[in-house]
Amino acid sequence: MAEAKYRTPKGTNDVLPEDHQYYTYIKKAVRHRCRQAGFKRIETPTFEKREIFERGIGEHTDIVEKELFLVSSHHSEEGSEEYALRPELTASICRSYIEQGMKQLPQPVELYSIGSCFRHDRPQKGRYREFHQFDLEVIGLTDASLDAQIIHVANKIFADLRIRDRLTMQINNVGTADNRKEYIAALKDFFIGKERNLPELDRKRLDTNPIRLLDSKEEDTQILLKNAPTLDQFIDEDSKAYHKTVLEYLDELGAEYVENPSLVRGLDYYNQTVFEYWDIDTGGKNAVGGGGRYDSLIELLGGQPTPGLGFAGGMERTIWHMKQAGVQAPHKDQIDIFVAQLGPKAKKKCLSLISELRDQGVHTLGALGEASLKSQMRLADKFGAKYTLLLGQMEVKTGTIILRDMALGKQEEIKFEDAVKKVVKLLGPENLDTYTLNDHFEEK
RNA sequence: GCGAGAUUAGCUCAGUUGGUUAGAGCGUCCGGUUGUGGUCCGGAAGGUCAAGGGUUCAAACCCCUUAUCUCGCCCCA
Repeated sequence: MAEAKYRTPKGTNDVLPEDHQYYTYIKKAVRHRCRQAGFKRIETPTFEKREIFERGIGEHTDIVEKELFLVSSHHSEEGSEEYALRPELTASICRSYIEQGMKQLPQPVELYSIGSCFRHDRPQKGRYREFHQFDLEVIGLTDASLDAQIIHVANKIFADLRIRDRLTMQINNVGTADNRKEYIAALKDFFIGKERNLPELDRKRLDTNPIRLLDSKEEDTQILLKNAPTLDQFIDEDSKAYHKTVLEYLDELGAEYVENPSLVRGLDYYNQTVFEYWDIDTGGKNAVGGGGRYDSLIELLGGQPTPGLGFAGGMERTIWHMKQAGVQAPHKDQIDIFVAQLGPKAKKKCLSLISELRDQGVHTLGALGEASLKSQMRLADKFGAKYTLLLGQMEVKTGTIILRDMALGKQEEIKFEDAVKKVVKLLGPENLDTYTLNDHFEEK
């Protein structure tokens, strides 16, 4: 600590090898389920014109009002801070849909993306200034079956990661923008003359984001709300029918959900279906994922009116749940062979031996320093090598090498030329880490 | 952005009512007679006690400021 002059910026973390395995595993699960469902991967810039977020997400949302990471391009004297680091992925993908003319593609366009997002918030557990999301978008078509399907894919991903049973999927329909406008007006009317009974925080909310009062934790507010108009009363028949159909489709798919009439989301662009994945114990705090329909977003960003639907999951929060559930992320970082060496001639021969082993797909590590054999063996043990190949001056002379089984503690002397073949056979070809053309093209 | 609590070795933590050279376990490195790991034994390295200022003869310990982390609030991934 004292040595460390620099640290990670506030709210950011180094992802060390151990944790990185979780990220890789989650990405794998996401890719797998997305490909099955016909989604294609997209990557957009990490920053965009700030208006894209301001208009898309909503100027009076917390995300925009106080959490946007503005990028100041101080090299140009004017127009600095015209960009912002993305606080989520949806707005960027919609921008891309418009810019790249994806309306020419068969609709709906189904895309997924994995990447880091940024929010200038006070850090806490599961809340960081740089965090990672996996994100699915279905753009260009409205149909209740699409809503059900994207939820189903999200369910599958969480199930694959073995945390689905730690979560509940809360679902609601928030109607159309007009529905909500009317409702907000009615809600404000209702509270006229009652402001004095509201806690200060909620009095503010009445101005800025009245719909948020619904899930206020203040007891006084909740008592007042008992007689207040509910969103439900303002949702039009079409939306209600749509919601009913979504639920029917979810039932058909065997997807579990919890109907939550007070679920609203913090981003302005949502309409109709909204859903969130909550911790089964702690509820709405630190949602692991969420999404919904955004039929006006593309138009807001300057495109033709085009419906859309999305889901985003938080990687760090997913990892937290995996750890809580005791889920291990499998990895392929194990060391198969450790090569120990004594003497300059042996060392030289080891270089090509190591290289050859690696080319054959054997995870090989060598101690090429001048350490004692004891130290080298200790290293082999610490790295968990299955076998150690030992080449000393005597073996160089006789053209042999010692092969030691670390678990059994037994060793034998074999011909140097046979070493690679022998090791490959012992490990079994199915355990070798070789490239095939398919793997080569696989995204990382 | 608001409120509260923390910060001592790479990690997890001791450190008495302020009193000489700051402690443990784990980890790391090196050894325990010729070239062999895990266990065991021995040794070493590693700290301006988060940073800066103040009080005091004397500060890891008391006070102030800042930074970071954690927990609430707000909000969300």
